[in-house]
Amino acid sequence: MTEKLILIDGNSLAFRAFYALPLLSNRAGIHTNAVYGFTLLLDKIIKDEAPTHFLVAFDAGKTTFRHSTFGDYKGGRQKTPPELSEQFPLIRKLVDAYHIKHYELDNYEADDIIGTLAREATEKKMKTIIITGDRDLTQLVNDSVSVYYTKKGVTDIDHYTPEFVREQYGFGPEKIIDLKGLMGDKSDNIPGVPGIGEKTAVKLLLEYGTVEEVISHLDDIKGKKLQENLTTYQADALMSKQLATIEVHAPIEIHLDDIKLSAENNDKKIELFKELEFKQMLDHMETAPVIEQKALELTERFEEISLAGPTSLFIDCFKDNYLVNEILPIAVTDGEKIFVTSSDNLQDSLIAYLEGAEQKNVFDAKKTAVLLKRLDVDVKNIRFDVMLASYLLDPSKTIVDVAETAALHGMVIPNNEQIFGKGAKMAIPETEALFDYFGRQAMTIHQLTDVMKRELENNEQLKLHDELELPLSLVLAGMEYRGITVDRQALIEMQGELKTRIDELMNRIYTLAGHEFNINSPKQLGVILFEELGLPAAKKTKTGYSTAVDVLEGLRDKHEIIQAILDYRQLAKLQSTYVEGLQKMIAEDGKIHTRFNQVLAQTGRLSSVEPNLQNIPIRLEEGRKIRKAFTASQPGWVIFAADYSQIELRVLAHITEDRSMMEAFNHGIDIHTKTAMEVFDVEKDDVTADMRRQAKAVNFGIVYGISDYGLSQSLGISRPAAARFIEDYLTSFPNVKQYMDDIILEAKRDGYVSTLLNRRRYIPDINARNFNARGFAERTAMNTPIQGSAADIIKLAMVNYDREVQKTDFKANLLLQVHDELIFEVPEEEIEAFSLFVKDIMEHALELNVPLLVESNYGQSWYEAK
DNA sequence: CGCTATGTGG
DNA sequence: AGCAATCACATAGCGG
Repeated sequence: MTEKLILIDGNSLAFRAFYALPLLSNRAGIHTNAVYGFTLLLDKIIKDEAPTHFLVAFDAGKTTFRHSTFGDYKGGRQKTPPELSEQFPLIRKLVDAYHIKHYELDNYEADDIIGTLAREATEKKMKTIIITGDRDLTQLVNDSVSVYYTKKGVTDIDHYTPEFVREQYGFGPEKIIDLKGLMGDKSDNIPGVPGIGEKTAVKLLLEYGTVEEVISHLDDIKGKKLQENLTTYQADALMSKQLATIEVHAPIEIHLDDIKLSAENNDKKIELFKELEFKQMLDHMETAPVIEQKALELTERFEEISLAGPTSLFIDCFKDNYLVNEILPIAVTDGEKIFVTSSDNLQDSLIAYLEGAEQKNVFDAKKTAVLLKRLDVDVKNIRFDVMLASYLLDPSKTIVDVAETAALHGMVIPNNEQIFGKGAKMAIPETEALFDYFGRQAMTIHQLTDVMKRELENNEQLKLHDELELPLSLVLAGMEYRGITVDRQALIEMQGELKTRIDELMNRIYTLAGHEFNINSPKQLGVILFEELGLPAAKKTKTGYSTAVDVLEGLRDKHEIIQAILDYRQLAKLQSTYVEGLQKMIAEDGKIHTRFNQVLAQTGRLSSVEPNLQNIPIRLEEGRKIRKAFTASQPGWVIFAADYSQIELRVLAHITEDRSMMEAFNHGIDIHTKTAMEVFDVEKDDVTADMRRQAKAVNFGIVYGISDYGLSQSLGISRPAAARFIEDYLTSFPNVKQYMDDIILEAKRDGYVSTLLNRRRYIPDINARNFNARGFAERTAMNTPIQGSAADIIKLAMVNYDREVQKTDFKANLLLQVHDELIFEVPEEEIEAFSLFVKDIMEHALELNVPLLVESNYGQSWYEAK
């Protein structure tokens, strides 16, 4: 392994961390923000750089050898605030807890310790990274030493390499001391030469090379004042250079061999984090114990696998789409031995196991169930899904593969990309490597299961896994596998009609523009509109003019071409994304099989891919017609859609117990009208259509967590006006205001917010100094319990539906979920009973303080089910 | 292949 | 002062 040394300037980074974070303190009243920032930094460095050697250097005391050269060295510095001073012992304790050495030396600064060790490392050609907040250390940069400077905050970092320095100044790092000699350094009270700043100093050094050379060419210097100053202050320049020079032969008593990092336990860290009340750090630590990897013991005889206890199962396919792609082997383990077999011609004993009562752990139950269905196996008794567990523990951890999830627990195993390659070069490896890989996957799942189950238990999320997400994944597997019938002929007809209209619009646009161009290129369109036609450009994007809808709408009256472009855009979108796009997705069975991603959306919602069937047009009639192509799979059956009415706002009413909001739902009053009544303080009959429209937009904002800016955009009003709206809203619904305040405090206290069924979302930015980041975090904290609880409820309804429908004679099939609605296909003769059945299940999935209301419709196609 | 701009839904 | 502004997915354009 290549060795890598990290040297940290402890004092400088403590200052940085202190000023970068708000003043936090623990219950004992000790301030902790600098310690916290330091922790974030250490974690980041260890994760990003994987060092083998590590030292944190501190300044020893007030005076150093530099003070004997210049008594006023570092004079005029502000006193360290006591809130920071009290944190230094804790920072040393923190460094100890990470099992990292720290060091200080009387009469020397941290810089000199760092310089000396960097020199030792350079001599051994050891790669070295110095991390600091002060620019002083740039002089130490060379081919094996880089200096990282923290920019804003603690973990935003600039990398200084020799090339980088040369790019900045035109000369290498060795001349930084000359630079300081001439220009001085305000923060260290190094005088330099009066009248010389960075610009002049760089110019002089580019010409003469060093301070000494500049002094020996005083007569050649152009500029009278400059020459005069250099002559008068030449001694100061030389002294300043000396002061700025870092000592690389300090008499340190700690050397490279003493600062090796070794794998140690986390006990001291946990203890300290408890004392400091770093809850989020603790969460991450305690939920992420390191797991030792088990050896691979592959067997060719399934009989050797013990089926008495829990087993783990891994099956996968080549590439993402498990509904169609080639199925790869299956691996089963009991935690000791591993059996791997090709998935064609499964032996009877294996099938019996898969369909039997044996308890199985998996990574991605949905994919597992679908792949096995394709092999004609009806898998039973999956009891744990490591992938779902990972998502529930922390939805922000992107789920890639088993390896990535295992890495969260310190296990390093080959990942998908290493085995299969990526992009066009993807390939299935030869059998032995493939079997080994599958064996490792199964064993890793087995090892992760115990740990992650305990983590879920600690979070009180085991029920959420066992009774909601895991059963749901099997319901979704059924939906994906079944698919929804799509009438290709209907799409072809639309395609022809659209083509004619698009061609007409295209020609009209060319005529109005005076020549042909690519209307689909925002770049070309921008040139036409804002240069050739001279229309006023309202908004810019990073790359040029914005031609987005809201911009074009503002120009509608300015030129005929605008309406034509808007119409063209609308139809072109329908044509390419839906009419043509959907046709490409129709499988041989005449159906579209979307896949639902159950572990992506941070709120707990599902998403849908290849194709996305959760964004089929509905708002505009033109687009809505696409839905005519979605039909039932057999004659005499219909499409039946059941949707929750205002589920998010009902959840909000439930959580806040706001009187007037609950009253609206309890008495069936239209919620937007009710909102308008409260916000505008008018009687029901005095609510105008426009007042209701505005109230609706505010409710929309509440549900989706948009900002005042977002609301101002959707209402076409000014931002202050939008902010006032939100304020009025919160005054009208005091409990909502109370909830919003409370949930932000909760996020600050716990580091996360929760839904009704204990789904979690961590809100790391809730204490951010950056206004935007914090604002966004706050809206996330407010919005996630609302949207997430709504997601919980419909998921619960799906699981309950699936369980209950099996006890009935209904032949209906659940086809799709679109966030607040479920789409079924149902034999016409059972519609009436089925409708009541579904309504009952959905409305009583969870009992709230307000009733849940489900509305439903049915018809020949999804279009008619409105 | 990856980024940008755009637009669809809830 | 200026930044950025709900999220997930898909398409087309465009440059490397």
